[in-house]
Amino acid sequence: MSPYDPSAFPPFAVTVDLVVLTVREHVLSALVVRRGEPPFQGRWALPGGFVRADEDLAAAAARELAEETGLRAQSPGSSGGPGAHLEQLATFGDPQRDPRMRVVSVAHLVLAPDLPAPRAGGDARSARWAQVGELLGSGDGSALAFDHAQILAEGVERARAKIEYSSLATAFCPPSFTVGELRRVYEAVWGVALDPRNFHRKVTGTPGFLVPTGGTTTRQGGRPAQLFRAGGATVLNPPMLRPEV
Amino acid sequence: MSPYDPSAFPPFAVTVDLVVLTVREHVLSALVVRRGEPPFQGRWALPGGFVRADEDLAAAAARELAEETGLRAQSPGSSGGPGAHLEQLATFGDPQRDPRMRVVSVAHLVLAPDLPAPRAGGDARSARWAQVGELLGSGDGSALAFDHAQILAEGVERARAKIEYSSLATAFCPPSFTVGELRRVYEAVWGVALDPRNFHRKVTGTPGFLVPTGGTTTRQGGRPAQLFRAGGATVLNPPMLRPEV
DNA sequence: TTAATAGTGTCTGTGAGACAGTATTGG
DNA sequence: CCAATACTGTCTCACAGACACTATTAA
Repeated sequence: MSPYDPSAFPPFAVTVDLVVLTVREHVLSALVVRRGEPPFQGRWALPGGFVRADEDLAAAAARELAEETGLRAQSPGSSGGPGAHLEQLATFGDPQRDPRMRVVSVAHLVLAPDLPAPRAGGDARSARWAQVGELLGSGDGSALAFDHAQILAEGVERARAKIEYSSLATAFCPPSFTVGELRRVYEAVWGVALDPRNFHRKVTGTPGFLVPTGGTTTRQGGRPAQLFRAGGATVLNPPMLRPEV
Repeated sequence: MSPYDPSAFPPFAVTVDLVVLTVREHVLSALVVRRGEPPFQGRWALPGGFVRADEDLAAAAARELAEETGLRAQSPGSSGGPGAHLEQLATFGDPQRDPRMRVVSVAHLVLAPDLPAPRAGGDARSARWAQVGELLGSGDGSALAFDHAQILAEGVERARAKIEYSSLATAFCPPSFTVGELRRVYEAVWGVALDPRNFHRKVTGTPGFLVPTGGTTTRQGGRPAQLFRAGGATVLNPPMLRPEV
C-alpha cells in the first residue's frame, strides 16, 4: 500500500452538532438537550449525532434537526411549511474534545422562527430552549458539555454578523411579519435597542429585502402594521449597521 | 455497547486541504501540487494530507503548510520571520468526493506574502503557483482534482470578503510595505482598479490599520513612498468598500 | 524635460442617526 | 381621553467617489 492510501490512516468518528437559534419573547435562545449517557451525563449539550456512512454532512445536519425539532431544513429553492435556514458553521476536532475517542464534529447553524416547545427525540432525554446569555454567561455549573459553549459562541457570532449584510434575520420570523417584529429580531440578536423610525425607513428602502403581502395585523397592539414576507434578496445593499458597543 | 458509543459508528478518514493564496505580479495565485498517485494521477490539486491521530486540525494544517512551503503559520501573537495567516475555511464531506473511501476534508485558508518558488515536499511530485483565474475559469481539462475547484472558489470568496472589513490584506504583504503595494493587493484580490488617491486617504485614515515605520522606499519608482507595517487593528471601521460589479 | 508614483485638497451625493410630528388602533 | 405602535419628514454629520493639484524620484 502507498503511504497515501486513506485506509492506512487513523479512523475518526465524524458527528454533526447543531446550533439552533430562535428568538423567543424578545430573547435570543438556543436549543439544548439533556445528555442521557456519559460522558457529561445529565448536562445540557447541543443536539447532534453521528454522520452515517453514506450521508452528506448537510444531510446529516438536516436529519438531526428533523429528529430534534420536526423542522425541515430550508434548502435554497424549497419553500412552504416550517422551514429553517441551515448552514455549515465550523469544524471542531481537538483530539481531547471527546474523552471516549477521536471525534471530529462539523457544527452547523440553524436559524428558526419561534416554535412550539421542542420535542425530545433520538438520544435526548429532554430538550428545551435556553437563553443564549445564560448558556454563555460566566462558565460555571450550567456550562454545556464538551466544547459546546465554544461552538455556540461561534454560532451566535456568525448569526450576529450575517444579519448585518444579509436577509437572514427573516429566517427568525414567521412567513409573514411586520417591520416591528423584524426589528425586535435584530434587537434580540444584537442585544441593542434600535430606533424604530430609522429602522423602518431602512428596511423598507433596501431593495429586495421585504415584499408587502397586502395584509395588516394588530397583533402587536397599536396602529395596524403592514405585513411583509422576505424578498428575494440574500445580500443587503446597503447593509444594516450594527450599532457600536 | 450503547448505540451512542462513538466506536460503534462508521470510521472516516479526515484530511486537511489548504487554499494557499498569494499575490504574484499583481495577480491572485494559489498553490497547487501535482498528484503523483491515483486517483487523479498527474492532475493538479490543493496541498493537503491526513490528520494524525493525536493532532489538532489547525496543527495538521500548519504542518502541511510547512511541509509544502516552509511557511510558519501565524498564530495570533507570534511574530517575526516568515509567517502566514491561517484560518479554517469549511469542511467537505460528500460521500463520493474521494473514490477510494469516505474522506472528510477540513479545508483551511492561508494568506501569504509573495514567496520564492514553492518547494515540493511530502507527497507532491511538484508544486507551483497558479493564477486563480486560470484554475477556476471554465472547468475544462485543467480542472483541479477531487472537489478542489469548489474548495478553492470558497477560499477565494472568503478572502475577497474578509479584506473588506478586516486588515487581512496586510497578510499578503511583506512586513514593511507601501500604500501603493497594499492597494495593488486589493486590486489583485478583487480584480478591480481602485482610485489611488481615495485609497490612500482611506487606509491612512482608518485607525489601527497602518503604522508608519519611518522608512521610505522607491522600489515602485516615482516619488519615495512611506513604509508601513500592519497595525494592531483586526477589524476595520470604517470598512474598505469593494466596488460594485 | 517627461513619466511615474506619492500624497493633499475640495466638491458632491448618499445615507445613518437624531428626533419632530402625524396616523390608527385598543382600552 | 391616553397609551401604544406605525409610519413620514427633516436636519446634520460622516464619508465614498470623483478629480484637480502639488511633490519627488528616475531616465
